Amino acid sequence: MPELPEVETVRRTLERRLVGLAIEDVEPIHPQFIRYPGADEFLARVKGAQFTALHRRGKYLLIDLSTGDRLVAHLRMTGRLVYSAADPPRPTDTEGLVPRPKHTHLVFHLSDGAELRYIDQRTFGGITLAGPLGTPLPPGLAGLGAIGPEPLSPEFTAERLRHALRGRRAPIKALLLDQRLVAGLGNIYADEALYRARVHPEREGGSLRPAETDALHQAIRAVLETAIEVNGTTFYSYVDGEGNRGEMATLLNVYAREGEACRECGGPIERTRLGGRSTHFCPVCQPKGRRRKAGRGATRRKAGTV
DNA sequence: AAGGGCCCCTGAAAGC
DNA sequence: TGCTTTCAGGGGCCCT
Repeated sequence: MPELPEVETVRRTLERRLVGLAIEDVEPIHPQFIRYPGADEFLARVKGAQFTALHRRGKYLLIDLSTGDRLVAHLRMTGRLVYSAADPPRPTDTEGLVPRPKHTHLVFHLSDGAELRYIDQRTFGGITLAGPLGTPLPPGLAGLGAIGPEPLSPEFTAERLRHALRGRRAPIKALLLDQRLVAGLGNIYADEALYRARVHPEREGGSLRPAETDALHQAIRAVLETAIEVNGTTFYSYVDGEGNRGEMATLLNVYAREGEACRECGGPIERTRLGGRSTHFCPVCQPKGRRRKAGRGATRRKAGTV
């Protein structure tokens, strides 16, 4: 489940391998992973092109080619893009075939003799060929066109987040997964950010007070920065562009820690289902209602703060 | 417009 | 023990 930190790690690792190399040929083992255009046109347009730069937008990886075209990859759940030496053929193989990981769908043969492989077990991801920046996006990339601010850029401010949440009645967890609101968060880092901000995932987005929105804004950035530093989270299949795992899994506070002790209060982490996604949180550190002392005489809320 | 549910898919794990 | 069912989830799409 590559989210922003994982895609950023793939971008960095592939950037140092690919820039300057050319695509000599493409082996469309399962051509349907070329999402657009058809395999023939795709091959014709990318053959001979050089990689010039790699960018990331949310969870999209954008690879600039010397022709002006761009390869747009989305890894979805289990996609991998891995630069790999072309292993020598095994004795039992038919001539020309090389051993490759299961679920290898596309192979780019590179000018240095290595391969760029697109591997995807659950097959949700794929690669699209897009024209230069400013030209219309090909079908299937509508999400890229409508994507929200990069959370680690100056454009993503607490003020902007507060504005985006205003009046929204959906649970904050569901809103964080909406890529139009902020780009790059998936199930893991949405849960982690909410925990860090001490906000219950079921809270209505519009009910967050300014201090909570500020905390959430900070938490989103901090969680993503930490995850990038350790090359992302590997649970099952994620690896970077050089085949290496990320080290964030052991640093997670709530995700995949149902029943384990909260690192803050020691109570058990709970899991619920929200917006079709499993959601992990600490009911003590992320109280759903306002934190109030028991008793009748509790401080009255100032008018206008609701 | 906003919100919620479904769907695509494979393999591991849980259930019977 | 072995078969069947459930679950994992990104994001497009559709319905209300």
